[in-house]
Amino acid sequence: MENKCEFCNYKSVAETKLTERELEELSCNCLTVSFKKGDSIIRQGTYSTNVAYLKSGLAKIHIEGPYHVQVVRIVKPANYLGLPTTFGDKVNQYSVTAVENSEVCFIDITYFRKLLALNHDFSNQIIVELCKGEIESYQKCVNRTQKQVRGKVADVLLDFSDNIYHSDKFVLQINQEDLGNLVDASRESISRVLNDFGREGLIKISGKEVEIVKKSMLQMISKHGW
Amino acid sequence: MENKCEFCNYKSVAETKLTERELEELSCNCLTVSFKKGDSIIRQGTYSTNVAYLKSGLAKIHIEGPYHVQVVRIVKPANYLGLPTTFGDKVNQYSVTAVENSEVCFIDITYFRKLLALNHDFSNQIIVELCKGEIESYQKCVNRTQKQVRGKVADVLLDFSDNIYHSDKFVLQINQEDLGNLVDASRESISRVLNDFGREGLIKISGKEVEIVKKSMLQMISKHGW
DNA sequence: TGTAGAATGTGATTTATATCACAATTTTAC
DNA sequence: GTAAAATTGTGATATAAATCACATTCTACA
Repeated sequence: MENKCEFCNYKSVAETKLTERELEELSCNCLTVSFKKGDSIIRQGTYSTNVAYLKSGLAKIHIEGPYHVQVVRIVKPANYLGLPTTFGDKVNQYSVTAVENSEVCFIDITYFRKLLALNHDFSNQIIVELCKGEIESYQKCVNRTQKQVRGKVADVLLDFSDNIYHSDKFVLQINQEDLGNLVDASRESISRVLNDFGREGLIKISGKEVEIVKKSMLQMISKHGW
Repeated sequence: MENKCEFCNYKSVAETKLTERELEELSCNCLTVSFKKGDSIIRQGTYSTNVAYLKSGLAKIHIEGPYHVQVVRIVKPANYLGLPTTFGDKVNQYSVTAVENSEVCFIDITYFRKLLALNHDFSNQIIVELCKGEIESYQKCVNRTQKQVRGKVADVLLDFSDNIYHSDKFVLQINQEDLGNLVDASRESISRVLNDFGREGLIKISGKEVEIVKKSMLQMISKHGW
C-alpha cells in the first residue's frame, strides 16, 4: 500500500506546517495499519518505537489503576495517540485500544525527531498540542473527582456530541463499563443515570443511538456537577 | 539586581542545553522575583505573558473546580511553573501560589520562543518534560480517583519524602485543607488518617514536622490503595 | 436460526467518606 | 503578651454511589 502523506486528508495540524519535501520524506517513514474495534494499538509496558497517529476511527487511552482500568481519554482522528508515552519514557506508560475500526499511522521515531529538529513550526505546534493536552487532563481530573455521576455523564455526552461526533445524534461505540471507567463511576451507576436522563426527557436512547434533546439542561447539570 | 543565568545554580535541565551565548542573552530577558508563602504567582484567568520558572521554594498549581479548589500538583525548584498554561492558551488556565517563600524567574515569552526555535536540544528537552508531566498527571488522577484516603495520604507522604524534600523527615508546609485538595479528600479525613498513621507507628508527627518511620508499610498502603 | 456470551437494567444492602458541629490547639498580628 | 484568626482533632450523622444479586435484553456466530 503506497502512501503519499502529501495527499493525505487526515493531516494533523502540526503536519500542515511541513514542507512538500518533508511530507514526501514522511511518506517513506510511516506506515498505515488498520485496527478492528477492540484491537490493541499500543500496550502499556512494551517498548515504544513509533509515534502513533489516528487517521480515522476512534481510540481510547487507558492505564491500569490499583483497582481497575481507567480510561484516560478518548482520541478522535487527526490526533497523535501516544506522544507523551513515546517521548516521556522508553516504555509505554499507557495502552491504546481501538473503540471503532480505526486506521493508525505509525511514524518512525527517528524521523519524527528529525522533523522536530528541522522544522520549527512543526515542533512548535507539537509543543502547543502537548500543553493543551496537559491542561485538558487537569480539567478532566477535576471533573472526575468533584462532580457526581449525573454531572460526569452529562459531561461525557456533551463531549461526544460537541467534540467527537459533532452532532446531537450519535452512536455510542463505547459500552457502559468503559464509560464508567472514563468518568470513574460503576457500570450500574452509568446505566441508571443514562436511563434517568432518558425518562427526564434530556436525551433519547434507542440501543446504542443517543440523541441529545435538552442540551442546555445537560450543560446545567454538567456545570453544577449534579 | 543583576542576574547572570550562566552562573545560576538553579538551572532547569533544559537550560543546561543552552550555549554560553544563549545563557548570556537569557540573563537580559529574565527577571527574578521573590514571593512570600501564600503569595499568588500566577492567577487563573489573567493573560500569560511570561514563562515562570521556580528557582527556590515550593509552589502549588491549582484550578477552580465546580465545588472547590483542586490542587493539581506541587512544583519543586528547578522546574517551570506554567509551561502548559503559557503555551496552550493566551489566558492562564490555572493559578500558582507559593507554598514556601520562593524565588521565581520570569522569562520573556518571545525570547523563550526564540530559544525553542534556535536550540533544538533545548526544545527537545522541553518536549520531554511536557510529556513526562502529562503522564504524571494521568497517574496522579488514577490515584486520586481509585485509592481510598489512607492510600492517597500515604502517596503524598512518600512523594514529599522521595521527590520533594529528599529526606524521611520534613516540615509539611502545606496545611491539611490543601492536602485534602491535593488528593481529593476532606480536611477532616486527612486529619484522621494522619493521626491514625501516627498511632499505628508508621509516621511521627510533632506540629508540622513529619518523620516517616515505616516507609515499607506506607508503600504497601499506597500500592493497594488503602 | 438458535444459543451462548456479552451487555444492560434494577432493587436491596453496604460502605467509605463527606458533612456538621464543636472543642482544642497553634499561629499571627497588634 | 494577649486577643483574634487560622488550623487541627474528633464524635455523630447523612449520603452518594459502590457492590451484590439477579432479570432481561441484545449480539455474534456456528
